[in-house]
Amino acid sequence: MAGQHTLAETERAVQSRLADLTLDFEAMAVVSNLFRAANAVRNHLERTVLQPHDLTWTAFVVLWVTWIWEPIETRQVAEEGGFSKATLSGVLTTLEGRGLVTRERSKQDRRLVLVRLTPNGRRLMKKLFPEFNDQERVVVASIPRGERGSAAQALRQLSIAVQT
Amino acid sequence: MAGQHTLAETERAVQSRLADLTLDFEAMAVVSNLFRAANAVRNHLERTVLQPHDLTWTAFVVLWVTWIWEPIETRQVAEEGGFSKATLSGVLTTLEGRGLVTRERSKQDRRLVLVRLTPNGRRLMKKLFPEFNDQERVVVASIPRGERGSAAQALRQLSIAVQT
DNA sequence: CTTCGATCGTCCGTGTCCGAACGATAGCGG
DNA sequence: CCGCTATCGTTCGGACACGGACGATCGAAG
Repeated sequence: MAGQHTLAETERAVQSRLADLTLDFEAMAVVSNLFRAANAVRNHLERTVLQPHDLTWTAFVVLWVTWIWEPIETRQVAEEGGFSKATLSGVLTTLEGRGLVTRERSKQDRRLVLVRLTPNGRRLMKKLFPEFNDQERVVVASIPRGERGSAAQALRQLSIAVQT
Repeated sequence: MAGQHTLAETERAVQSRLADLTLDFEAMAVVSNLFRAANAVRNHLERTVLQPHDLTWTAFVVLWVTWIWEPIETRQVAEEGGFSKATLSGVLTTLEGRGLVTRERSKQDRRLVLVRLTPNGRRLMKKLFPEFNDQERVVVASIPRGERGSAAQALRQLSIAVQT
C-alpha cells in the first residue's frame, strides 16, 4: 500500500463505493500506514545492509536471534523471530548449508534441537549488526528524539491488542 | 520478533556481544516493534476476515486496490499494494481463475494491461470491506482516539524517510 | 512397565515474493 | 521510416511462509 494517491483521494473513492455505511477512516489510515512503513523499512534494510552479504530478511533474523541467545531451541527462534516452525526449518537448512549455524539434538530432551552460530556466523554478525543498527538510526531519524519511546510503546500496544 | 524476552534482557545480551560499540537501542526497539506489530495485525486480519473467504493477504490487497481505482494498470496495482510486478502477475492469474478480476490490454498503449473487478468481485468486496474495517477498528482500539492521527503520521514519516 | 496424550522438529503441498531475463510495444532522433 | 532506448507485463528459478500430517520422544497415569 505505498501508492501515489493521497489519503483524501482514497477516502473519497472508498466513500463513493460504500456511501451507505459508516467507516472508520482513521483506523484505516493507521493500519494502512503500518504496512506501508513496515514494507518500506524492510526493503530499505534489505537493500542497504542485507543484500551485499547475500542474506534474506528472515535469514538475518534467525542469525540475530541465535547470536543473542545461543544455544537456543528452534521453537524459541521461531517464537522470537515471529514465524512458524515450518518456515524456520527451511531457513535453518539454508544457513546450515552456508556454514553459518549448526543444529544439535538436545541430550536432556531428544525432541529438541539446539541452534548455535559457527565461528563464521559469529564473525559475520559482529560485522553485520553495527551496520544494521546504523541504518535503523537512519530510519527512525524522522521521528523526534523525544517521541521515539512512545512510538515504540504504541506499536507494542498494537501487537498486544491482537494477541489471542 | 515476538518473543518472551524483555527489552532490557535483550539490550543486556546485545551489549555483552558488542561491548565496545555504541548502539542505538531506541532505534532498535522502534524497528523491532514495527515488524512485530505489522506481523501481528496482519495475522489477526487474515484469521478473522480473510480466511473465512479463502483469501490471502496479498489477494485481498489486490482486490481492494482494484475495487477503489478500477480500471487500473497492473503497475499501479503493484505500486499501491507495495509488492513487485512479478508477485502481482501470479496473484492476478489466481484471482482471474476464481472469476473475481479480469485482465484487458489497453487500446491506447498495448504494453499496458488494465485490471477490473467482475460483478462477483465487486459483490465480494462490498461485503468484505466493512468486515475488514470493523477489525481495523478493533486493532487501533488500543491507541487513544486523540493519538491515532499522529500515529498514522509518524508511520507515514517512516515510509517517506527511507524512500530513495 | 505400559499406555496415552502432549509436544517436538520435519516434511509436504500450495501460495507468495523477488530479481533477472525476456519478448512486445512505444516514442524518440535522425 | 528506421534503429535506439525505455518501459510494459510475464516467466523463471530460488527462497520464504504457513497449516496440516507425520514419526520420534517425553511425562504422567495406572
